[in-house]
Amino acid sequence: MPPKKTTHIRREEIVQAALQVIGEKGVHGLTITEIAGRAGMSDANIYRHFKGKQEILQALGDFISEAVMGKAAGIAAGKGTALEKLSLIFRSHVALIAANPGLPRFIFSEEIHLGDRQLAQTIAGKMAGYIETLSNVIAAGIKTGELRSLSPRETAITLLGMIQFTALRWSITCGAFSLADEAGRLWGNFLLLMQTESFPAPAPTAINPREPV
Amino acid sequence: MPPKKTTHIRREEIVQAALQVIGEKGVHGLTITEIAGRAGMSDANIYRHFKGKQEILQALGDFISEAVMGKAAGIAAGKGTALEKLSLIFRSHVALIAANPGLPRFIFSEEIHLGDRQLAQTIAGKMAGYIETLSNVIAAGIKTGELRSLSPRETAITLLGMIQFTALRWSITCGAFSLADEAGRLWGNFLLLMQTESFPAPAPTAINPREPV
DNA sequence: TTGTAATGTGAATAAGTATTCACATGGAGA
DNA sequence: TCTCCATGTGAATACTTATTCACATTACAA
Repeated sequence: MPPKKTTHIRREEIVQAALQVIGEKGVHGLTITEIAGRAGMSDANIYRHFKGKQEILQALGDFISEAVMGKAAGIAAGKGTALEKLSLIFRSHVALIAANPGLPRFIFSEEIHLGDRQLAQTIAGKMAGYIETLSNVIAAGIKTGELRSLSPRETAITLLGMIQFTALRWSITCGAFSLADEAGRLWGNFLLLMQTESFPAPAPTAINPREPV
Repeated sequence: MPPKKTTHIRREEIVQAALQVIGEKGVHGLTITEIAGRAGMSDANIYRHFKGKQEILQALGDFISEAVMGKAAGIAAGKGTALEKLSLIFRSHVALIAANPGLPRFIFSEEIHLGDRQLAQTIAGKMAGYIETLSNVIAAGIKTGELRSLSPRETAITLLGMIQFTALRWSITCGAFSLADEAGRLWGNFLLLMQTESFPAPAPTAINPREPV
């Protein structure tokens, strides 16, 4: 009865459905039945396009990694000062999380960490690449005098930690506060921490005046 | 055949066994059979001391909250400069995680976030209290001139984010790096970020020269 | 038009897990 | 010593979930 689609399209639909399910019910609530219902197909049909649940998680891991870290790499490679790039990466990441609550859930999930060693290593690798990307931007900012003389790698980790911890609190409180507002406050303070005092910079409150989502 | 114990002792044994199981197999691998095996009793006996699995998770949440945040509150209320207190809280937290890998797993776990609304709120509340405790120490440090003039709450969140993100990377890489070393590097850099430049302070590398665990 | 391979489905299957139950036993107090 | 109740257990029970299978049906190529 339902129209047929190529397996390429079906795979995308299934991955998106899985991401939505995780956003609402967590990785724990990510059952084949739930995915199939969300994607509008039968349970059995899932197995026409994926070998099993594990493969869906791998595809989802690739998608998420690409969405977050690919974006950051693009910004880092583009035009602008180090501070502009960092601000943009930060806001993009937060906006992505706000739009896809399943994203931090997936990253935090131990079902991923422990369930599939290969997937865990893939994600860890992408994460390391993300840290490296940020480190390079920070190092460049230090060179130009925009940023204080601090350790690029550790500062990058601190920045990402800020995002992750906020996502965690947002997740555990079921979205009880505005992610964008909280991120804006954190960014303003982090600017104070990072910036050289002599360098001319916009007022912290003007950096992120509106909701990114 | 096995000796009988009071339910008070059994409850503690069960909670500790659960924490160990989570450390090794995650919250996902936390089955009644696994807990019972670890605690040296039959599955059915678990139900003599806890109403169900949910109640075990609640008790575990209380234990973890008390271990982490109680310790921090004690340090904050004690003697010492703001920086000394912050350093001590930071190191204690990291040491606790290193000794109990189940701790971050539990906090990150969506089974907790989504599975039991009341437990999630309890943890969120304790977390807010932790942030407040740190904020007060930081505010005091700013007053004495130890710390730069930054936002206490956001700085506290940044500090905790540093710990959480490091715990996450440590967890996802299955302990591929030394948690204490990494924490030491992060703390050294964070000192540079926080400290007033004029204030006399020990060299960053001397702050955390040895493994806390 | 017609054959065929990809796509789709409802109904089993198999495995794991929380929980309950009928029955045993140890130990503290009468 | 004897009784009683908290503590302890193996064996069911009920439920969820991933996966498979035999059987349609659609779309496309010849």
